Amino acid sequence: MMIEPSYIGSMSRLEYDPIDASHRYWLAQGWEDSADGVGVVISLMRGWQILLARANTLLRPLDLTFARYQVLGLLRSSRGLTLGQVGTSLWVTPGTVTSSVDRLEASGLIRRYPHPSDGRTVLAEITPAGRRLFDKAVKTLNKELFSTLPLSAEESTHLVELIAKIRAEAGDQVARAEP
Amino acid sequence: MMIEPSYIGSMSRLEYDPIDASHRYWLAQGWEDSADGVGVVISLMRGWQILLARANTLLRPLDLTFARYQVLGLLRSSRGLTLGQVGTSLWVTPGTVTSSVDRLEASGLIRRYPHPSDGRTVLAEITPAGRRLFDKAVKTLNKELFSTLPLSAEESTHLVELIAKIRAEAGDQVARAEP
DNA sequence: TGACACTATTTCGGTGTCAAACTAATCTCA
DNA sequence: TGAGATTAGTTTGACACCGAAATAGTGTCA
Repeated sequence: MMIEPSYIGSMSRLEYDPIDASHRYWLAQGWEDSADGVGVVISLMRGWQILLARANTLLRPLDLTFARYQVLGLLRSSRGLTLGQVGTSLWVTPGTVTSSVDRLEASGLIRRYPHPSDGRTVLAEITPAGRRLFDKAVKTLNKELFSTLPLSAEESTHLVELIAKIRAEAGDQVARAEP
Repeated sequence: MMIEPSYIGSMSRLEYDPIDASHRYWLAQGWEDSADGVGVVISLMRGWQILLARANTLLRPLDLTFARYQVLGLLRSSRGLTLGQVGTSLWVTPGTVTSSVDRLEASGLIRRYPHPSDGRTVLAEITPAGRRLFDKAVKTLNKELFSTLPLSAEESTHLVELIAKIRAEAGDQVARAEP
């Protein structure tokens, strides 16, 4: 299951670790208070980049992206949501929701319908085709991505908790770690 | 130093934790092998989104983005790099480098110059204006972002190491944890 | 030495994302 | 009850990014 990592392409493979290099550079500059933070920020960026690239590679044959897969999944497990709820749940702005929903609707995977009592609000629900595609997509991602991360259960939990501290400080509602 | 988190805007604040909700949903579906992975992937996405938004908010007054700040920083601490080296060091594709370099060059912060012996290669170096701006930018980010993460030194190291496992499996060159 | 493979960069088309401006509907309360 | 505030969604403009194709220079080896 070797998937070609984020970007290699024509470029020569990197022979050093940019994250470690930044950390050392920060220390060398006398920025001790910030060196750890730099490492965290770049690590998070790179980790996410790797996982996103892998997800998108796996979803491409299904004509999906991770962003649209997420919208589809949200609607798959609910009976109609407002576009505002979609944006809130996925942490994206209203404009982003509009364009994702536009594309999914154009593909026939979801449909918009008006809110029965509030003329401002637009609801979206998944179509049968969308349900079928999502089920195929989630099966692929489960098999090829989510279940293959090189982290133990304890490590995964720990990683989620560390990031939860950052999220909490930023104002996210964060669930207490499960027992 | 409360910075408005990633996106709240007009939408009501979320009263549940989407990461925890996904994890529970995966378990409820009987996808135990993938539930932890889902949590890790979404956590990484959200953590990065929060930090990127904060960096970009801090850099906006300087007319910089985090992406361009990174290119500038790379050139700040070197005497000329090929565009290929820039892309490799920042894990982005050649086309992305071209457009970042275009913008930075248009702002007078860096300049391109030809490779002395290889006609295919383009080099880039920072200008005095670029050096001044980067120094201002890094001072801001150090003070307002990198040194303010809610993680202890041990937690930061641990987070970096956990993500390093993901990176290593993806083929990244990863430095051994410092002693 | 010349065809062919390889390498570095640019160009192009498509997505996802945000911020800000805009439109339309609903709510509030004086 | 009606003006002004608020809320939901859309539109627009800008950016970062990828993947694939195109361009141009370099290397290789039969």
